[in-house]
This record gives sequence, structure tokens and C-alpha cells, in this order.
Amino acid sequence: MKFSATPKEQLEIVSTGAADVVSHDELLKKLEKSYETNTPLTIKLGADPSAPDIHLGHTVVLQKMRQFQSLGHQVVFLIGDFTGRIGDPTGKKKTRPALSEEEIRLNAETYKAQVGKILDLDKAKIVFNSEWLEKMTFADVLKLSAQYTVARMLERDDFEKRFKSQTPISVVEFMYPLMQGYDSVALHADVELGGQDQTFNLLVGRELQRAYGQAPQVTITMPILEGLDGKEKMSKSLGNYVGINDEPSQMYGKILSIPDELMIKYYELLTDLSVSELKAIKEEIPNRPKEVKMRLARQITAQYHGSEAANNAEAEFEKIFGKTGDGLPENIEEVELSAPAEGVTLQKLLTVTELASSGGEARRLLQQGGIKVNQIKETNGQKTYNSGDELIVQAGKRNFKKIILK
RNA sequence: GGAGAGAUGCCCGAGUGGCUAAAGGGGGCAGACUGUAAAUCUGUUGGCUUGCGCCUACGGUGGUUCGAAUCCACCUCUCUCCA
Repeated sequence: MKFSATPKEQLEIVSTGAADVVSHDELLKKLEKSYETNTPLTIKLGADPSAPDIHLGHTVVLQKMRQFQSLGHQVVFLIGDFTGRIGDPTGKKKTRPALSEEEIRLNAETYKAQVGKILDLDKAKIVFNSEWLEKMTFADVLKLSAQYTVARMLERDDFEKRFKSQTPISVVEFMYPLMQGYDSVALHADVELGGQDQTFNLLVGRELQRAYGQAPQVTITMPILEGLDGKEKMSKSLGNYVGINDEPSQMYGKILSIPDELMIKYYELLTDLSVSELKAIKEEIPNRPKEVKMRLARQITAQYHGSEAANNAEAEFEKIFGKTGDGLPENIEEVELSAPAEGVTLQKLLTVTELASSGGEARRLLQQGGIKVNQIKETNGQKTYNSGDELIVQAGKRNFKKIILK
């Protein structure tokens, strides 16, 4: 193993864009030692197997991981299967169901396929924490628990909030940071990466490593990426996410809909532009916001689907929404239905094709002018269609269906 | 173990016997405006229904009543204080 970049150069590369590094000094020392002894550092990143679909928010940390990888370090991708198998009792309604081994296997495979778009999996190590957590005895667990106090646990932001607002916190939840920290012990991690919201957990890892006689890991946290709404953290449950498996046209459109203020952050965290390129973009934004945003959408789409697909996505977007286009997407999902002799009402068609989730929803859309049939606004839900009719129905801005009645 | 408080629609939260499918806010959806952005404004937001209307819903199960989210009993869960 030969490192092409000096420790100082490495330090600069990996700390760029990070929200926090604990600490720079320790990191530099580790990098120096690894450089001198020609030993790659072990870089840990944990993943939760309950949500196998990766979105752009997850990629922020993965990009950082890739930097370490291309600098020649050993990245370890840890899948928290043990944790997933236990489930999370927090919140009576949101109880995370315990996953079966089969589900976890499947999720892990899905994960790998997606992570592989960013990391070089041939050079990465993939581990499951059940490997060591499962074998721990109760005595081991007690020893582990003894390393941390309740008061310190309550320092964690969300615990503190919940404690103050008198919402339940189960004891198991206190175990999560400990388990995660113990993973670092088991892996002898030199560096752990995570989102900024993971800061506490990563720091627990340092404490535990010390307690178990190891040199504490350096923690690098990345800023949290806001989702499409520009307010909340990008997450699947909030629906404000861009999945890396999203269709190119979808991905392109979604990115274009982010608030302007977010553009630069997206450039910083989701693309691989240099500091000087970023600076140029920053200056361009006030003058040509639309162009800059389009370029962003194209660039990110290209990262996951190739530049050809990105260009097509842009062309299609223009076709639908641009001034020159005809307002229709390239490919519209076709639905064939057989119509009864007396015909079908438009309202019925909307619910059957799931353009509207219920009859009430369909009525509302019609009433509010959210429905177009063959590009003409239609407010009469009672209008009937018969077999032989072909119609393109649009619900809202971007839901299209081509309905063929037989 | 003892004493007290509480559980309402996607979320928060009002509502203490009929006018409550349930105030208000958030979120969502749609429209206007735009650059499919943000901000703003408007409308809408349980299900079935063109409509009349019907059904389901206020932690669970029973009960009181012509009538209950609202009263009673028991149960489940959560929080607070004391031990």
C-alpha cells in the first residue's frame, strides 16, 4: 500500500465539507502514523438495515467515505443487523418491527447494490454487527453498560428533549449508543463517519474504546442534508427525498424543485466539485439561478444514471413544463380498462387508476381544477366515457395516465 | 408499593351529554403567481355517494341515557410526585 497524498493533504481533503471533526490533531497523527508505517486506517460507517433504499441524504456520508477509500484507506461498511433484529420499542405507534433474518439479508443486498454506485465494494469490507453482539453474555452487557452513566446519556439532544417533555424513553434506547460504540471497539475503528445527528453516538464510541483500552476513534460528522422542502432533514418518511434509484426524469424534476437557498449546499455535499468551482457557482447563482439549478439537477442525475440519461431527463422536463413543449411527458403509463355499456364517469376513472386515492379526493381535484383530460381542464366528474375512448388524464402537476377503454 | 395526571383525526391540540366528522395550528393536496423554487394568497383535507343521505371515528371492553369524545365500571398504556 502506497499513499500518494501526504498526511496534511489527506487531512485537508477529508475534513472539507465536514460539519465537525473530533479532532483534527488526532486525525493528523493517525494519518501520519499510517503514512509512515504504510498501514491504512480503518474507517467505519454504520448503516441501519431497516430502510434499504438509499437517498441523497445518505450519500453525503458515502461520498466522504469514498474519499477515504480513494486515498487508500480501508473502509468498513457495517450493517447493523443485530439492532434491526431486535426492533425498536420507542413510541407505541412507531414501533419498529423486528426484522427477520431473511429480510435483513435482502435489505443488505439491496444496500450493497446501491452503495456500490458510490463506493468501490471490492475494496470495502462489509460486516454485520450480529457477529459480535449476538455472542455477548449478559455479563458482557453489564460490563458495557457500566461504562456510561444515565446523566451522560441524557446529554443526547433527543433524550434530553423527550425527558423534559415527559415522553417515554425505554431503557433499550440507552443501549443503542452503547451497541454502536461497541461496534467501534470490535472493529478497532480509527475513524467513524456519520451524519451530524449521530454525533453523540459516535462520541460514545470514543469513550468505549478508551474504556476497552483502545485509542479512541476520530469522528467525522457531515452536515444533515435538507430535503426537497428545504426545511426538514431528507427522509423517506417525510417524502422529501431523492432516491438514488429514482428514475432519471423523476430525479431531475425533484432536484429542480428544491428551494434556491439549498442549491449551493447540494453542490457542496452531493457533487465532486473543487473549492474553486464551487466558488464560481456561488457567484453565478444570483444572476442565473435557473441555469445553475438545471446544471445541478443534470449533474446529480448523471452521477447515478449517466450523462445521456440526464440529458434526456432534461429534455423531457422541457417538453412537459417548458414554453415550447406540449406539456406531456415522453412516457405515460398506460392503463387498459374495460368499460361497462353505460360508460364510466371521470371520477370513477380517477380512483380506479389511483390518480386519486379516494372518491372524495377525486371530487376535490376536479372541483379545484386539478384535472386535465387530453390537456383540457375538466371539472365535471360525471362526464362519462365509453369503450373505444382513449384519454390522457393529468392529476395535479405531474401525474399522468393514459387510459384506454375497451 | 402509595398518591395524582393523562390517552382525541397524519402530527400537535381544543372540546365535559345533543347544534361535533369534531375549534385552532402544523403537515399534505390543488389552484393563482413563478423558474414545476421559495414567499404570498385562495380552496381543500375520514370512507361510500351527482345529490339527499349512509357508514366508520375521539386508547380497549362493557354499562347508564331517547342520545356519549363527553357520565360510570373494569382493563391497557404513558407521565409526575412520594417510597
